[in-house]
Amino acid sequence: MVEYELRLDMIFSSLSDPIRRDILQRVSAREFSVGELVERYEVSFAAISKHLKVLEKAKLVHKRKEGKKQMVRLAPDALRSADEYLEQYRQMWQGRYDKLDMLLNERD
Amino acid sequence: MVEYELRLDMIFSSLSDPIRRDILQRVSAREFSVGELVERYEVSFAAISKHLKVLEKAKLVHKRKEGKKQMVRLAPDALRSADEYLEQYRQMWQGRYDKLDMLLNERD
DNA sequence: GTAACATTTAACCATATGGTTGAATATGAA
DNA sequence: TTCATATTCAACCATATGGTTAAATGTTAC
Repeated sequence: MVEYELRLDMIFSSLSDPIRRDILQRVSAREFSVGELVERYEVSFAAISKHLKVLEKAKLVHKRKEGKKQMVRLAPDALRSADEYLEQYRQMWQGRYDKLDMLLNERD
Repeated sequence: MVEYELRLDMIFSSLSDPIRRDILQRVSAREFSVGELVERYEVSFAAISKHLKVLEKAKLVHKRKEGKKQMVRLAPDALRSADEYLEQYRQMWQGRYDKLDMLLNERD
């Protein structure tokens, strides 16, 4: 359970940075090499390499060697834990709409 | 759009701390005074006060004065933006199951 | 007004984070 | 082997974070 908590720490902390969120979005569409990603931001190669290490540690992305390149893609279970965490709160703001639906349907 | 990004930064960063997640859980059930929350953790009053400021800035909780106490509750739209952010990825891991469903149903 | 309670603010500390540059490593090409 | 390419690692820097204690600020009760 502590491990699950740690995992959530890492996932949410990963998501708190705009560059990392942007990387996730890109690699969710297709594989990118580290260099390809670097081109898209105005920070150094090393900075992106660090961001990728953070994402990897949180298991949000996976890296695969291909020759001298490293290909990055969204990890299979990426973001699922975060979503499951939010699940518990989802009904809190959806509940309101359900009640509204009920009220509207009462007219029938 | 930059503002939305900043908001996400703050929300996810808020969620990356276990104490703050725990506070959210508590105040989602009912209102708590700051002091009541402090009792539940082994850190100082000031530390909890800081955590609450972080949560307030991210608009995840709301504080209301009641005499000399400050009552804390989950903010109305709390966590909704985070959930909407994850929405875009949800189909990526749900899609797989939909496809599996289709395959299974093809036997009919 | 003074005391007691509830909370915040200030000053400080250690560690983490996000960035840099430059050297080191690994792979493929010549 | 040597060169070029792709990436990481190391050292460093500034700022942020999460914690502390102690003083300051409301707010109610006497």
